[in-house]
Amino acid sequence: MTSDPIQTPRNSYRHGDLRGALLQAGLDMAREGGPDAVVLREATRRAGVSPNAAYRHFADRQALLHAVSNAALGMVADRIQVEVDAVATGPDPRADAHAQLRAVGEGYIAFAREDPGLFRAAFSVPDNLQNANDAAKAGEAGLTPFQQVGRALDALLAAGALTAERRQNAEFLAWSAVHGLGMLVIDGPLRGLDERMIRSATDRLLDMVERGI
Amino acid sequence: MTSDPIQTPRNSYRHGDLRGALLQAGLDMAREGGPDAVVLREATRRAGVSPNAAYRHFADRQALLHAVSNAALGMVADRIQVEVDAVATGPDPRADAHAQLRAVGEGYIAFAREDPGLFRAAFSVPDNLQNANDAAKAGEAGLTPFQQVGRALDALLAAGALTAERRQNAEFLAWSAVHGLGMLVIDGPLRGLDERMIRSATDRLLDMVERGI
DNA sequence: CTTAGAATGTGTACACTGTCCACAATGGCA
DNA sequence: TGCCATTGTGGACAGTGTACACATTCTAAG
Repeated sequence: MTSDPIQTPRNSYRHGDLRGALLQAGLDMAREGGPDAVVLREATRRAGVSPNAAYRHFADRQALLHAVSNAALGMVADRIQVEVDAVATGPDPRADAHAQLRAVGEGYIAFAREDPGLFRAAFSVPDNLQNANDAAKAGEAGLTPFQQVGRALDALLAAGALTAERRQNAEFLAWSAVHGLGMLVIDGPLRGLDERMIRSATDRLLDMVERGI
Repeated sequence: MTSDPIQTPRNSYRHGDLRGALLQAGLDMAREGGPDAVVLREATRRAGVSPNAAYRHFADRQALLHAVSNAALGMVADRIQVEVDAVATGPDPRADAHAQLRAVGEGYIAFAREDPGLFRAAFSVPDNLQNANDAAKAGEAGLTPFQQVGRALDALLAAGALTAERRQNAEFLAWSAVHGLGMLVIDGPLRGLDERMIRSATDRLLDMVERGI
């Protein structure tokens, strides 16, 4: 397969939105091959532009990868939001809060399974707590995945399902569990397990989080 | 720093143990730069041999990386074993079993923190359940990390601290939690947290596993 | 002990990558 | 209108993985 989307040859010297085009190309490449597959030159090729043009918008390959990572995290947030929004709220705020936290986990794992390449790309760039709430990593709702977990935990606290002490830094625990499962499912020992096994593992993992947080 | 270990220029045409030398070089590179830093040509350079010589021992770069990954997993196993062996056994087999499981987690996290590059390399190669017990991934005690978790869980079962039903596939849960924490600590949002924070997160995570498994 | 052939290492070559530098086209603003 | 900051181009270089043909050495069969 050649690298040729329908891409009109561009009639003006300027591209118009090269940065966006490169990012999109990067996302496409990451989707099919993970972080290692995002290649600067190939991105410029897909954008119909010379290799060096990329350097007007990204300091280097790593910077492009970083942008891809951020965008992918935004997609994770969107996928999570789908699950969260689908939660039917009932009369019991406690149950609602639990369901919300589970939904976050479900969305996270769903994204990892549906788009393993993007998932790996999302976490291929070293990060830290300061940047975890960077708006560039947010989904359409304006929240980063990390913040979504936080919201769900806040809801648990508000519903009285969690003491203030346990609430403290609980995102680390929930996040670790779900992130670990995601990694193991896409290219760890759990890879290739059938749907049923993975569903079961996910359910039990979320049980563990609920019970153990 | 140039790439020049004391490496005698080798007087015979044959190397003697080129495969081993390449693997060692790969491990060295992985240690300082993670999986992406393991470069075929550089490995041959360090072994004092021409680039193509590597192909007599590894099908391609990926094969070398795979070998590095396996060896690194063996080191994880060794690090875990140190913690497990350090557990003082008491009169209560139940408490002992719990302590053993915690030790596995502690060792895992310790390795990730002490050797993040090797840790990342260890999990950079797609794997699956069939291979999780491959002897090539085992440490000196002959167990792979995955098997070590299994042993600890078996001990919990034997001590009556876990029902047979809960024991089933419990490695997935424990592994996910610990693996996730490891990843987040070395280059996720938890990166750069101070010693105390990480200790606390580890302790609470292991609490969660004990309680929630 | 010789010698054929299997193992192992070398040399040359190619396509591809990231990135640097000097130059060209363009668009907006004084 | 004309200047100049922005954005894209062209050419170049070092470094990478890997293929192919060739050289050296070890080993085992006669």
